[in-house]
Amino acid sequence: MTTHMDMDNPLDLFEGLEDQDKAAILKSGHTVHCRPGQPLFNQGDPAKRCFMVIRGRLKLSKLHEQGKEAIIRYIGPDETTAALAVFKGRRYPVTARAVGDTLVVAWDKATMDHLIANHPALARNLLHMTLERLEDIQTRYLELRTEMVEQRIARALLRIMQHAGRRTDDGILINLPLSRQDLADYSGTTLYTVSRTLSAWEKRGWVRSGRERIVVADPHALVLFSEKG
Amino acid sequence: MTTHMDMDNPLDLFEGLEDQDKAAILKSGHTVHCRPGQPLFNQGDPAKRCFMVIRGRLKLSKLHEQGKEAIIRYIGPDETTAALAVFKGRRYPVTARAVGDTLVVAWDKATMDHLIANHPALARNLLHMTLERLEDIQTRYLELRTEMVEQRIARALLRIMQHAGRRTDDGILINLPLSRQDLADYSGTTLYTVSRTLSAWEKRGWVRSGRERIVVADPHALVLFSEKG
DNA sequence: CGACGCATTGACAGGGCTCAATTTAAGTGG
DNA sequence: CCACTTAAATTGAGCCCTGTCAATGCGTCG
Repeated sequence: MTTHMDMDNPLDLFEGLEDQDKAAILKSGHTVHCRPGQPLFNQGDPAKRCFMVIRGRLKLSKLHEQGKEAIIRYIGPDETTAALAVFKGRRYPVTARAVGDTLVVAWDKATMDHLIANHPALARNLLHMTLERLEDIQTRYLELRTEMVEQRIARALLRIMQHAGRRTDDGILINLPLSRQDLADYSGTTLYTVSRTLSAWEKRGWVRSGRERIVVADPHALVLFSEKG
Repeated sequence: MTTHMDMDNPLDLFEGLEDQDKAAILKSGHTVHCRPGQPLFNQGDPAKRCFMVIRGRLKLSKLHEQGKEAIIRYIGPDETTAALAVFKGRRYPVTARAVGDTLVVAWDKATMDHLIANHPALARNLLHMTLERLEDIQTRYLELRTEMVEQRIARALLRIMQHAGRRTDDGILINLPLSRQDLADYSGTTLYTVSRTLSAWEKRGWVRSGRERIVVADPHALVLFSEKG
């Protein structure tokens, strides 16, 4: 795998801080345990706390009336969410739900203001992370407009793989419960099309998949396909 | 018109600064004049300068191979672009082209760093503007996924209207050269569909349109339509 | 073991893209 | 001011991708 270092910028909220500072900051928040599917916050609510994932994963999505859903991104260990909304005293622009069992640290606004005032690096990192996400969603916006469904599914799977993949003997396992519906919501299609597409890829030996479980057996083929159809 | 104050957050780069500071900052950059269609920077280039529009308008878009284009947003007077990319020493993630005759102020990275160091409000405003744009593109991403073409065209037209509309006797004039292709690139469809749609709306008396020129005669009807189809 | 939820597969239809042919309107230069 | 050029816009026809609906299969967990 070559794709790791360029996309998955390892910068997190604590980049450039001493370990002891990081430990103190973590201690200043309090931990929250989320069962699978449990919402942490809902879009439109006033943003009271921001979060960092310790273990597990959050799914950030935007909901449309009549139940359609677009997944904005997944938030894994050491990544934060809602930081900027809280800092700016906004409303949450998205909904966050736990995927599988998830442990997070939460800070309220007062604590956050205090932390940012005392650690200038935090503000800089916030800015950097936000820029990162802006560019990501802009790129996916273009792709949604431009590319065929199967290509988008391939890109979605590769993105999730880079974020949550784990090497195994069979290939790279997507290390989170990922249903056909989830992949559809992430790539902008329906669960039916995802199912058909995965079946086709399975016949070609590119992936092996089961219930909420996908293994990418041939990432290289998938990358080629995602780039030129 | 009611929609002006809630969407069009008037926060710009200089919010909270004294007029004299603003004048000094403007003087520290140098002005650039762009003819219609002229690119100011291209996506992928190293970000050397950031810009603020004085007069005219920039079109920010993302290009896909085989010539397809997605318009990310328009940048009007007093608005900035590329500030964050320059500050972070990134590459431009988008392409900027002048729409009509356009005058901008440009600052290079060294000047920017200096300005931000001396004016803390600038960094805060940057953060705020970026958050604004992140939420905008996320919303449009969801709409692109969820809504029918005509609804998206309506939303696109309304957004552009709020940004660049001018009251006239006939209704609200879109005060920039806006072709069917532009509107298509902004709403995620083709120029043919836009043309057909505008024709239909013209029959209903909602808009009047000509060559690169649109007047929204009945904004209220358009809003209703954009919200419930 | 039974039931619930996820996944698969087929059939079908329709929204909107593509392509092609005109029509209209804005410049441009003599 | 008019002929000419060029680019934008309009309109029609056809079709294909992909969403929708329905029925069935299957794996997991209580």
